[in-house]
Amino acid sequence: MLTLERKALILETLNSEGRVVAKDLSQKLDLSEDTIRRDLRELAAEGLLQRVHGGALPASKALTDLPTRRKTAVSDKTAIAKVAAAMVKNGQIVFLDGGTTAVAVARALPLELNATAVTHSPDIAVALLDHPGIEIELVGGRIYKHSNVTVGAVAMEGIAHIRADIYFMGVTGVHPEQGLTTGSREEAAIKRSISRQSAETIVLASHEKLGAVSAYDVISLDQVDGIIVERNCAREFSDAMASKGVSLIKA
Amino acid sequence: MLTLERKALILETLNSEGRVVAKDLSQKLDLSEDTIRRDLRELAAEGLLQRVHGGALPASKALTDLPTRRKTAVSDKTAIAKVAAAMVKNGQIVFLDGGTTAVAVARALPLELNATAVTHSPDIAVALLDHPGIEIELVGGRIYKHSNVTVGAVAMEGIAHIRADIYFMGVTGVHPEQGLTTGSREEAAIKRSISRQSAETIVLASHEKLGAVSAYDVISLDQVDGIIVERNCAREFSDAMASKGVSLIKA
DNA sequence: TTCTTTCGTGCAATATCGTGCATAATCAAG
DNA sequence: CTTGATTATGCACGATATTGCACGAAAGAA
Repeated sequence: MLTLERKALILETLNSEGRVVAKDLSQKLDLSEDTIRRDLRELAAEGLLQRVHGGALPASKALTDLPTRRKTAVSDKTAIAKVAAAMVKNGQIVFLDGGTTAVAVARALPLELNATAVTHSPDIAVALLDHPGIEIELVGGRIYKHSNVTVGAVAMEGIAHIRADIYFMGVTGVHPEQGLTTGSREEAAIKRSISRQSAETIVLASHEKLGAVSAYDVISLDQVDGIIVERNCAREFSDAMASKGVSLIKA
Repeated sequence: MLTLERKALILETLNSEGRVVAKDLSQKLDLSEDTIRRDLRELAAEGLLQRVHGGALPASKALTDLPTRRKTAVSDKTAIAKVAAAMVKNGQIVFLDGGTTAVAVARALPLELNATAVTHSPDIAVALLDHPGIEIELVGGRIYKHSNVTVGAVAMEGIAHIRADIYFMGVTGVHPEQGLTTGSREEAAIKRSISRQSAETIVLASHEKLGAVSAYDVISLDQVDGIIVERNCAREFSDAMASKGVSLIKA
């Protein structure tokens, strides 16, 4: 990767996300943090951004309000996203669900990765657009507006013709007794279908999902191959899941 | 291989990929890196590209001005978009293809309208998300990243099962003699297919498209039912089209 | 406070660059 | 066809740029 290209990417990220973190950039670009820091220092010297401890902020202060709010919502999930992204290997076909956590996974995929991403979420497709090594396959169908994913017979049929290596599933509730649940019948059906077509099913469960139960069953706990939770996951929940034979992956 | 030919190839690669790397070029062309570097130096001396350590970038400035360009481009198209949006009646099925003009149409649809929008562009789907009365149907397939629309066999099949009342088609070139053209073979095929499935085909042509010709034919002028152009459309172009029996709709 | 993370600088290893020069290819005129 | 001139190409080598690591300083968090 060319230096100027990298700097342009940093500025672009800064524009779209409102801030950049040195460590994240070094992971994503597969470079040492020293190099990233050098870039940030040089960009700051040119007045193109404002250096802060840990990363950088836009040079102008005008736009900082909205992006920050949005960023905090997402940043809680970046730890889970990074662990998930690291599970994807070159050449694999990965299915990404809808939802903010899955978008975070999409953004966390290393730039040097070559893989195929299948998704029924337009948001995911857009998030992956400028990833050079990812081929994007979009599943068509009627858009379920509440979650912004495609559902219905057309989506089911589209999924039926795809086999993925790994599926990152987002759900509304993860409960030791009730299993995995979500808030819409159609989404539940889609998720079941995707899971059947995938060699591995990994659940992404940010803290507010733990112990929660929603209206519609998705699949039972013994059908998933892993659940990624935040590091500070409640001990009580962790033990309850362990007693069900489900081991959690802590981010 | 001739030197000039090689330089042309380098510039072409630079245009399509946004960058060139000296080592990659030397491997691809089976020449020493020295020769490539010489070429790059000479092209840089002519101002045709920007030399950087490791390769070269386009002569035009950084990517930072791209978002702004994109934004202004959209705002210029609102006049066309409003006229198009006003053509949609309650209960109709409308096909919107990719491109900034189509996004503008999506945004311009009256809030009280109830209709179904079919699209192969994730951008359009997202733009329509908070429109209460629009049912969104997304056509799946492989994402063609340059335009951010789905293409390929899957998309073609998805389109084959839908009949729309009206199709708003975006193109790269509208020419009195050459007809409608676009820059990618796959997109051209998709557009043809959509047009066949739609009762009416309306072309959205912002000023920079008028008189332009791109690489791939889409459909001939007598297959379209209307072309929406900006109000200040050149008289000369308007007359040339009229002599072909095509009447323009001025926004 | 103490501890952890991040920063900045110096330094060594590697990659890339530019120049000079020798060889090979191309071409025009005889 | 041959010859000489011009150009293109590859190689060598010193110069410069980039990167990662080490270590002490500084900033934040507990």
